[in-house]
Amino acid sequence: MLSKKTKYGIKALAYIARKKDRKPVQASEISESENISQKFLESILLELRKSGFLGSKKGKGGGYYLIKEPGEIRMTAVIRVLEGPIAMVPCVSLNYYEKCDDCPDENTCSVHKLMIQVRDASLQVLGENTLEDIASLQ
Amino acid sequence: MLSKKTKYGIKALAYIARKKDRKPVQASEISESENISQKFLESILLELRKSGFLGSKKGKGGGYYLIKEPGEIRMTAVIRVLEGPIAMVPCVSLNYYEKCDDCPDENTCSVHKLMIQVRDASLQVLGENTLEDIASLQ
DNA sequence: CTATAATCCTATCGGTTTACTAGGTTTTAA
DNA sequence: TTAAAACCTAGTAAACCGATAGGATTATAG
Repeated sequence: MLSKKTKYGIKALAYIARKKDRKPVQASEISESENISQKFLESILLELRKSGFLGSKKGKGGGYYLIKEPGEIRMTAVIRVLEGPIAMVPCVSLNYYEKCDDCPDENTCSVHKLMIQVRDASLQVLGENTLEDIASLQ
Repeated sequence: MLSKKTKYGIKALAYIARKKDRKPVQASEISESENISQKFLESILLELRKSGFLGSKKGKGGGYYLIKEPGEIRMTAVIRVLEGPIAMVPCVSLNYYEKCDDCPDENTCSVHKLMIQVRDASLQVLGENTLEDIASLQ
């Protein structure tokens, strides 16, 4: 299950991407438009800034803006930052690998084999979709 | 993330499927062989029985056995019973659909569009893999 | 210079879920 | 009759989630 944090984060990025001009967008505006608790959204936007997706401007007229072009932001990157691993099991994760303590041999593990396939299928989809793709309406 | 429950459940089913004869397999045997807490495993096997994957025999010499052929058990079915929805968001779930309360229109939702693609990719993999496929070693 | 609007930061909190554990009851084969 | 197995109910510690609270900091406008 995707956490609300990730869901809201993606929606916020898409909202910002949809604006033609590169003027900073305020958290309050996104919050209202997308029906997201403002305080919660603030913390998410902050995280997206710290991880290099957004820039910010403080004070009156400030807000958040994209640092890269929407077409250059792959959804794999967004989800890894907000949600964590894309794999359903740590032992098949490329970026967050962890060995299972119960499993003596990954090569003969039935779950492992299956989850590698699921991971690759998800990576394919999330890797070929950019923020530009999902931000465009309909 | 896949819960331990689902992971253990799949491992147990694969273990039982690997046995040629159809004699009941005891929870204790699976528990030892797969390094799973016995009591926890018992509750999982019970659930698999109640949902129609396993039969059981009580008393001495009892245990659990497959009701269908391993080749007829799709991994979609197993995961839906143990884990719940395959979709990452309820609003794109086929079997556990729920509307998002924040989202006025699914057709223009960026997350929705993306998650449908992820769901379909996962369904494809999990639907074409049966218990027979994943139980066979290497 | 001051008021205001915005980001930024830290802490907390109630609720839910997870992964077990405990302690039995019931059934069956030997 | 004994032991081995499934079956059942309850509880529980820890983690995680989705916020909320309350401000500190910074920048702009007048």
